[in-house]
Amino acid sequence: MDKKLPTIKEIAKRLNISISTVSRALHDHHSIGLRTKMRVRQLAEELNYEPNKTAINFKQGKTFIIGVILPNLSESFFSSAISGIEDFANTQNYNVVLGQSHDDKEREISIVKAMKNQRVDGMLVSVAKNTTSYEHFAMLRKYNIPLVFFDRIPDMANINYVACKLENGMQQAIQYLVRKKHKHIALINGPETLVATRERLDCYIAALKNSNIETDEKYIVSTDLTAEKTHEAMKKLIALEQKPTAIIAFNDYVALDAIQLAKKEKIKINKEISFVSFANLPICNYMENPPLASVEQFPYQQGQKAAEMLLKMVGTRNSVSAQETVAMNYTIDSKLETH
Amino acid sequence: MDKKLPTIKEIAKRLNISISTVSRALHDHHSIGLRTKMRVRQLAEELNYEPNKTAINFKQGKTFIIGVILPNLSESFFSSAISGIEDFANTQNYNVVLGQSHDDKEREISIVKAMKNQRVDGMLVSVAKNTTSYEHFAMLRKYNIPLVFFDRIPDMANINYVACKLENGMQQAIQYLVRKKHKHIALINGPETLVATRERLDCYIAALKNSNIETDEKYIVSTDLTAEKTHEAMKKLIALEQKPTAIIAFNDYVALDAIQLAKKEKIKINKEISFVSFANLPICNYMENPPLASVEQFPYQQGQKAAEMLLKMVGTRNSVSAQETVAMNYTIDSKLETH
DNA sequence: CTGTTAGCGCGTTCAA
DNA sequence: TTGAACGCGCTAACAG
Repeated sequence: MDKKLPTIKEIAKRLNISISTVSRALHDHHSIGLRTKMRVRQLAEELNYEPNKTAINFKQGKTFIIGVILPNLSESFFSSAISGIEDFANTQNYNVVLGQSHDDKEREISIVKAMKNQRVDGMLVSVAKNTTSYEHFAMLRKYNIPLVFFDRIPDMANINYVACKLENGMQQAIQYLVRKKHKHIALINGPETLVATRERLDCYIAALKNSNIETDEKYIVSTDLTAEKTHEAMKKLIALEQKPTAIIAFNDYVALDAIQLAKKEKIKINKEISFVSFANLPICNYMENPPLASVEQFPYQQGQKAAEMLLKMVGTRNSVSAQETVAMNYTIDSKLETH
Repeated sequence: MDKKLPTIKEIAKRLNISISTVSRALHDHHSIGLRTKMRVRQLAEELNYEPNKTAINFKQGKTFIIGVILPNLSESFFSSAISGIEDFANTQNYNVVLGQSHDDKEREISIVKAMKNQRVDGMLVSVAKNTTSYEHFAMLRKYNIPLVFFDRIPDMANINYVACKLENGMQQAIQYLVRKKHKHIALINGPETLVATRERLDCYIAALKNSNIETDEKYIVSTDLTAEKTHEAMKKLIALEQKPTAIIAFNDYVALDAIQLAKKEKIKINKEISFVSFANLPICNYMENPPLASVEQFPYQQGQKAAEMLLKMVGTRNSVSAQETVAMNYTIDSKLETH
């Protein structure tokens, strides 16, 4: 049975000095004599003293925990993102607790509430794909809990977010395809609730225009990201009299599902129809017929940046400036990477 | 600017009763009059009172945080495992903080120390593949921090762990192959530092014996799990005059790397050489030539069970019984699943 | 049934 | 340069 962990009180008693002296010595306070400072530090070392985190949290009214809510850890995009978040948070002595919404709005709401009650110092969110109202996030303002969105950004005014701008990547993708003589380039887009969906559409249209290709409505289909709906979308495309010769998919999973269906229909992948997508899954290396190229969105960096932004807000949480700050955002440029 | 969050003190003042009465009312203490209880609860509701977690943590000397250390979130096995851990932990109002060792022993050590200083209430660990000494774990006993290992179990005495027994799965795998008339079944095993490696070897030998096949040393090769070494191991196998007709790989990643090399060597996958592996990656669905079958190891369940075991220990941390408890372990049976 | 009190470990006044 | 004392929010032991 081991004794309790040492406290500053313990150290004070042994050294016959006051508790506050010990506290100050450990904090390198300027008004402490070198001699006492050394004595304190040495004893602390010997006893393996470690400040009691819970006491400090309590005293400071902070938990040093940030909550991260994202759809699904099993998507490698998000597991990279959370690595970035944690790596940055740890450098600032913050911990991260995770909540997976599994793309379910109700779950997302209850996670937000639970985290609020946990008194997390801030939250980082990538919204569920079917979340369309945002009161649960708006509520956090009342509690003065800083909030930064990343990647999956809701359509709310006045929010802080980090995202990856698709413009570059999409331009590069279209140019890449055009260089390969493709003229009929389709888009399998995501659910309308996501900002990412509108962004893809806008960039797609802009990029086509840029290459002097006319946009054709029938080459634009969409999926809710389930394999089923993706298959349906794909069927629409291959039913066209003039099939597309290239397809840009909302992300790699959509691309894989689309490819799966195409194969079933005996279409030669990247011969009859070429694929380009977003995200760059590592598994593509192992595939027979991966998309030709993918637009990299730098999840790790997004995570890092989002954590940085959030912790900056946490730091100034109670100052006036925090209240007056306008919404911040940071965007990273995407980039096409061929396989 | 919003006011401070309400406290029980605030409620007490407004109701002109004592703080402890409020506390008890909120905790449904039996000795509180129904009337006061109702009044308290209603006001608490109105004020949106939420107990201050940091104060409770402090008071109880607990953080309600468990630390989870695992090699890599990007392996789907571990992301499933952590989902299981979190789901269980959350039901008990515990939070989870994550540390990725990236299979690096030094990182693992520093994470353990950081978590110890964070005063986590317990730790769940899946050890890094090159960790061969275990002082950093042994140390936790001194601090009375409960520890449960899962999946990647170190070779230490007297530990608590959850693992998946491979016996069944391996038997099923060999039988499956034997039914398909395979006689030359090779094993690409993992690094010797892992208990899992020895277990696979033992089960492999036992299962072969069971099917009246003689073990042949030259069919047993190993890799450190990098693609490179796996390729080397694979080369050894296909250089044999009597090539194996079936290969059991340490896990799916090893299988994929082995398959990759085999393809490069123009070997027809699952024709000339059939593959069976462990883990059951979801991506196998998208592959042209996935392993024929995989031994499922139930990561989610392992995670859940490990969390359950840990929290049981946390609960009895300071009681005598906890000190006397012998090492616990729990094993789940693996199961072969064909693709 | 309810109130009073003490104290968890620490940082931070205010005094000396 | 140091110490004494207080309080953060909550629980629990003790006292009515």
